[in-house]
Amino acid sequence: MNKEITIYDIAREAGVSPSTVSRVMTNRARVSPSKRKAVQDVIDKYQFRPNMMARRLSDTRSNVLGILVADIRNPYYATVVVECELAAGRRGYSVMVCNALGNPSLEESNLTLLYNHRVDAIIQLGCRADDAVSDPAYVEHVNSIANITPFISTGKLDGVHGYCLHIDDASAIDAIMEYLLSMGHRRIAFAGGFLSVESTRKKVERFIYSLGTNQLDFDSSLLVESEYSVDAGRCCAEKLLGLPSPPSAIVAVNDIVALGLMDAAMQRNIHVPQDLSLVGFDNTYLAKVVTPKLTTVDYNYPLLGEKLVDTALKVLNGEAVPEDQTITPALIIRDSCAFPRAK
Amino acid sequence: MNKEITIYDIAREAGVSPSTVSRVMTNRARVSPSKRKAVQDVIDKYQFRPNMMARRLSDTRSNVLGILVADIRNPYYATVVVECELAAGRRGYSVMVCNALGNPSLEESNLTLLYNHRVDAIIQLGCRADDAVSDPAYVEHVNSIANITPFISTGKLDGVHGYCLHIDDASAIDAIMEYLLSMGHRRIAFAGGFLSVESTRKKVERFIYSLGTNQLDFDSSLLVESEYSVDAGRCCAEKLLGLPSPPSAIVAVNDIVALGLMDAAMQRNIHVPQDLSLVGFDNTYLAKVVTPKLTTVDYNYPLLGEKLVDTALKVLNGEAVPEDQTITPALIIRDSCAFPRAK
DNA sequence: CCCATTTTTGAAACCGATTTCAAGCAAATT
DNA sequence: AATTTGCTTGAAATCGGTTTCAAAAATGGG
Repeated sequence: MNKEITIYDIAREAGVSPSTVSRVMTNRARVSPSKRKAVQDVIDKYQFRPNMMARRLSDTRSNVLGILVADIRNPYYATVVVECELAAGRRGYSVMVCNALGNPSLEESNLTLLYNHRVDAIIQLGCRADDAVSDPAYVEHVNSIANITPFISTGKLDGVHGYCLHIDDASAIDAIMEYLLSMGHRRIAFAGGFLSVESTRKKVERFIYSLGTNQLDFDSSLLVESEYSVDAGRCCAEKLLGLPSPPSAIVAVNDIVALGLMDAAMQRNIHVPQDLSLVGFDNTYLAKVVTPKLTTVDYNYPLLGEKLVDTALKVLNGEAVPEDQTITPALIIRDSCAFPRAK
Repeated sequence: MNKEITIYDIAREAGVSPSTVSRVMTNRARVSPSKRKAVQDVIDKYQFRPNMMARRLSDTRSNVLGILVADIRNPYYATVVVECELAAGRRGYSVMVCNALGNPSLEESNLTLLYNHRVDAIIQLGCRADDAVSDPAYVEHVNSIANITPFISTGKLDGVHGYCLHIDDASAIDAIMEYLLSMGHRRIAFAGGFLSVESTRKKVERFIYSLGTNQLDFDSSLLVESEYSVDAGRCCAEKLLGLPSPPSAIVAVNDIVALGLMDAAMQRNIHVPQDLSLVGFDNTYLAKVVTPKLTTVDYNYPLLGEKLVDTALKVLNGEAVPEDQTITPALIIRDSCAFPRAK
């Protein structure tokens, strides 16, 4: 492999100093037209590309945003990541993505990796999907980075000193409950997710609260925790549909779990929506792919990506940003809910 | 924001030289136990994390692999990326992911970004999803990077000097055709994808060839190009199912397109598999989520990720690797194919 | 106990950029 | 023509690590 071409090589060949080459590259200072052209010609000739590692040492910025995401295979996160990437691109920023994959140690090491690469800011999407929240060592680790690098997450971690874009799932739950209740559902279940995950806990809390405000009994057997996968959705279905008195409607923690529920219901010859109403979260493209099309909650992803990146860069530039912001989701009504069958 | 802690700060506080701190960090040279402990204590105390940019300047390795992927929202790519990430992790490598998003200029700039960050190798997954292949400037751009940095892709670009992990879709097509023909299908369509994309072209070429070896007519109206999305699948269905003599089976370029086909068929009250048999590619989790479950082609993703990373690192280390390797896929038979309805 | 050998250590150079500072030079002012 | 002003330019310092090299310290053998 060839030796790397450096700014010194360019300088020598163009008959100028490295400083001048740097000035041409960064365009941050005036250079006489004649030298500028001479330098540019040599740059073009060798397709010279400056070493970012070297640049970053003297420059204070890397123009790279780090994203630590729970699992990129989840279309929800994939969408958010892509929207962040687009939003970053519009501002001349690039993006470096790492996965946590539900593995706390991988999450920590990838967070460190992003920091070690001195990304300008870190966006964290739905990580520590287990009880790590209660681990002070974890919180300390995150803080040691969040204190130095702008840190934005969806969902607030107790004790972590960072910015947060809250998603107002409570209002989404309200809309769902109003919708289901107006159809006449009275036994409604909530399926999937772990209560240790903040976003899930918020949904469940509001769900229970809503039961109360609507004078419905709270039956803890209608609340099942699980992973965030299709198979986990199937497991939830096993538990819920096997109940002596099964629910007539299930709110799933996300579209993926809802798909598992739907599939398992089919297997048992329970028809959606005639026998069972189903609601998901995230409005992934999956929702439109299954039959019946899934009623779900949409988050306005372009806005979400825009806000995450915008906040990250504002914090970086020392502009004032509220520590907590909120995104309001919308219920998208499709075909997976119906009036419950008369008893 | 606090000033960065450096190796010099650690050295001063531990009462040693920066060299010694470096030796403790990298573990590449001997250090007496007493000094090692003194240094480690200070490192722990401050949670010191070395600046990778600085390290990379003197070290020749970054321990980071770059992945340029067509679209991370496609679960096929998401899976491959994650498998690469796992394989890389096992070897002490991290991964930096960028999206091309079907945008040639974004693809080029992200390729440059990865190079500028001096990743140790670049893995390219299904990019230049348009006619960029015929663009000499593009080829030259890729080559200028592939000549310096180990470059591995799935699918070979004409003129690009890099390593390639071929996916033997021809054998998959053979298996599919044998399967469909054995059921009695005679009008078989191929839907989705662009012929300018090498992997798609390979599939289509073998598809046509197989028609020939089996003495079937080649009807060009049974070949429709499209994007790689669910909606594109729906469009394909419009064209194919609206034909005077529609096909009894459709091979889709991937699962996503197959899902679109399935959905559109449902809309038209055409039942899969009774009225229409469907085969996908990629064996994404989507295949098991829809009803009927999709018959599709699996690639052994863990092996795929392993081979990509393994090849990348071998090239990097100057070990001999064949320029071209092959992965053999397997047909996964599920419920989306059946004997065609008698005329 | 002394000399040869091995191990540990720190000073200084280096990686490839940017940036400060002062010198050099041209144009403008008197 | 002499002096001031304003640009352009290059030398050198810097960023935060690693590595070479030689000195210093520790170890071992006779």
